[in-house]
Amino acid sequence: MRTSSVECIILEIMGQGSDHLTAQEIYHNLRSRLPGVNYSTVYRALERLVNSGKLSISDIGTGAAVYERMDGHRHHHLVCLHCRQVVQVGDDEVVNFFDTIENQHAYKLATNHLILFGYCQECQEKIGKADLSTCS
Amino acid sequence: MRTSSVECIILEIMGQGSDHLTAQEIYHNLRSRLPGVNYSTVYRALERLVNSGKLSISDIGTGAAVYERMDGHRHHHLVCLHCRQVVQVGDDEVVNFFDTIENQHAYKLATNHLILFGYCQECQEKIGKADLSTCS
DNA sequence: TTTGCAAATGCAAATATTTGCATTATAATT
DNA sequence: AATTATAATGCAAATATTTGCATTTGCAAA
Repeated sequence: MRTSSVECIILEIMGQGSDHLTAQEIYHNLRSRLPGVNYSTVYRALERLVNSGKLSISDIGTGAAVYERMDGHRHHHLVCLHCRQVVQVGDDEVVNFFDTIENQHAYKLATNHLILFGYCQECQEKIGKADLSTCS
Repeated sequence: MRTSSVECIILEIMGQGSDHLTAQEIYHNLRSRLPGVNYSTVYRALERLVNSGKLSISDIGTGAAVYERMDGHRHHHLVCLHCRQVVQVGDDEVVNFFDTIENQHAYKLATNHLILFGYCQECQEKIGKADLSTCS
């Protein structure tokens, strides 16, 4: 691994977390500073950043994957399949579960950004429980 | 919703669970029975089957998403980022966590097939803990 | 400073997935 | 049985993502 200019600028662009950006958004932003940069270079830099834990990647059901800066405070999300609203879940609600899985399976988990799909309270009431379908 | 021949045949193809098939594998299998069927028809039928809980869809990091038949016994997976081995996790190890999240956030979860990435015991020893990176 | 390896990049093509729109067909209603 | 509304399908194009291969470049060793 070597210092990659693309990686560095991506991290600057993504700031200190909280924003979900698509590869395309990152690409366009990047090109204003590094005009000639190639799409596959961006995807590969993103992959390295995800693998080293500096970014998370998630499919929140919007067609394109979204990336987010990891700032040390792991967090997770609930995504409503009906209204598409995204809610944050603190790591404290997840850490015990992860610990149990790690112990039970002698695994070291790397997932740092869990996405759970479901229905928020409002939408449950709106559509009636009969219609609530399950999903991956 | 109406009985779709494509959906029915897909369910037959996928049997009673346990196999992870890509859209492409399903598509090729399907074409031997329904020669003219279109790729986007397959994707849309798969989407409906996932939404109605008959299939699960997961990205286990192999480039293409994989689908699996849901047979009533929810289960989940651990995927080793190093050797790519996939381990099954019973729903009993997950159900408490899901319940807590549902209560805490007044949510009705629909996710029925959780994928957690990490490192299996063998690979942890093989590569040494220093190199273990985190990932989405 | 030069040399050489491996990582990063660019480019083009392959692959994967989604979407808009026109057409077809199923099932309920008349 | 004919009519109708709407779900399912086909088709083509747009979009998203990955990959192979050639080239460039940063970093470390000589």
